[in-house]
Amino acid sequence: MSFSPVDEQLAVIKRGTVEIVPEEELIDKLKKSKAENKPLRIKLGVDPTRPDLHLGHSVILRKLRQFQDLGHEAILIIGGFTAMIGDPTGQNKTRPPLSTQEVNHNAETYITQAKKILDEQKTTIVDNVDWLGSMTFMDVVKLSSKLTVARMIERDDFSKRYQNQEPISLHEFLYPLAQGQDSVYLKSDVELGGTDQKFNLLVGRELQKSDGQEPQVCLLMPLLVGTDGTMKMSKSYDNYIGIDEHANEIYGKCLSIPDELIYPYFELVTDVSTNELPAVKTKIENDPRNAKHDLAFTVTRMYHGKQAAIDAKNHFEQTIIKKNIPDDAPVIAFKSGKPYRLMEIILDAKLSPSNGETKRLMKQGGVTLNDEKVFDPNFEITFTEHDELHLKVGKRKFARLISE
RNA sequence: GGGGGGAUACCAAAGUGGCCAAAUGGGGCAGACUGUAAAUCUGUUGUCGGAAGACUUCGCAGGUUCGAAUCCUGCUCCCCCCA
Repeated sequence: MSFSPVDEQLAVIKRGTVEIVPEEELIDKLKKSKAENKPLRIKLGVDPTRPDLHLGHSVILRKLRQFQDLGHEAILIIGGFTAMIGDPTGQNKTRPPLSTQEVNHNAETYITQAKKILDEQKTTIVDNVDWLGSMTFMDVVKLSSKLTVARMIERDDFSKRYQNQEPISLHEFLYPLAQGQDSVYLKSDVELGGTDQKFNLLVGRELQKSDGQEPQVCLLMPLLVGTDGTMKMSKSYDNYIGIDEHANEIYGKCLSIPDELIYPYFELVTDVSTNELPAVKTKIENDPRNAKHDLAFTVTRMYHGKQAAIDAKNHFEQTIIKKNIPDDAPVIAFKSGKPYRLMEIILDAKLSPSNGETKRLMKQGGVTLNDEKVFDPNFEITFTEHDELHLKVGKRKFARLISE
């Protein structure tokens, strides 16, 4: 395999990247790699704590994929061991440690999903239980002598928690050491991480240096802002777009992001080529509505294929813009000639979690039957034969009521 | 080991015997509007009930009282200070 010129590689690598520490070392490594025709070892460590991958995770996985496409070696570490410690980064709480079974199960689902982004053939997957798990207490003591307490508590997440009188468990200090040890073991050339991972990645450099290795370059990617437009994408903030979600959901959720996020999303989570990005930028300025639809289409296509993306687009236009009932709305059958209470129908069909909620929705005009708003909680329907009524509850819940 | 502080709904945070299903903010949801599930504005936000009302909820378990998120006892968990 022959590598692309260094400056071309660098352009791809720098797409969306926040910081490369230090950039000169990366250039040197790339030059050497090309000269010796030897791929760089790119490390990405993930903790299988939450098995559902979303676009936030995809940012870094895509970066790893880009390295693969450039001919480098991708090493995906499933942090079986570190998951049991729990990364304290950005946390305001100690993470609950996971059991081995949970970790194994999560790891499996994680890998399945990650393969949607990575080049499966070229990915080396390892589990750090294999080397961290066999370390002795003495090994750990020696390792921990390499970092000072002052160094640890100056970290934002720890100092904040400390100031807010929230607990910090001692084992959380060990996390960066464990992660750094991974780099030593794997002799990584580059480690990928989110900006919040800077500290952890730098520890890797230090440990490699003290082991006599050439230290890794740290490549930091931005944290993807979630659909709410303020916080980083995370399942716990419920502002995420999962890569396993239904095409309609992905499409719709992409449209719900604030306009400022359209470009960052294109840059960070789509496969739109780097030299097309300037054109995308222009389109966003001139026609944000359609640019956002392009984004939604592209992301949906990436995970579900072109046809599903076309369908999702149609679905969106039908249901949200034209407010029509979608074709795939659930169909519920009733007997004709007998009265049914609408509120019960809604509850049975799980279109609303409780009658209280249904009443609230009705009061606010959120329940419509054949485009007529229903305000009366006692509303009853008596079907005639071969009747079909279109029920809409809230913005996005539909049912087709038919009678026999 | 000693001393002090704290635990309230999805989250943050008021409330210190009845007016508390519990202020306020965030989030969520809905309506209007629109270029979209953007933005903005408005409304809404325990369960059951058509309603009146009933029931469950303020860390856990008991108790006092006509009546407790609020008082008492025990327990669990957390934080700080001193050693």
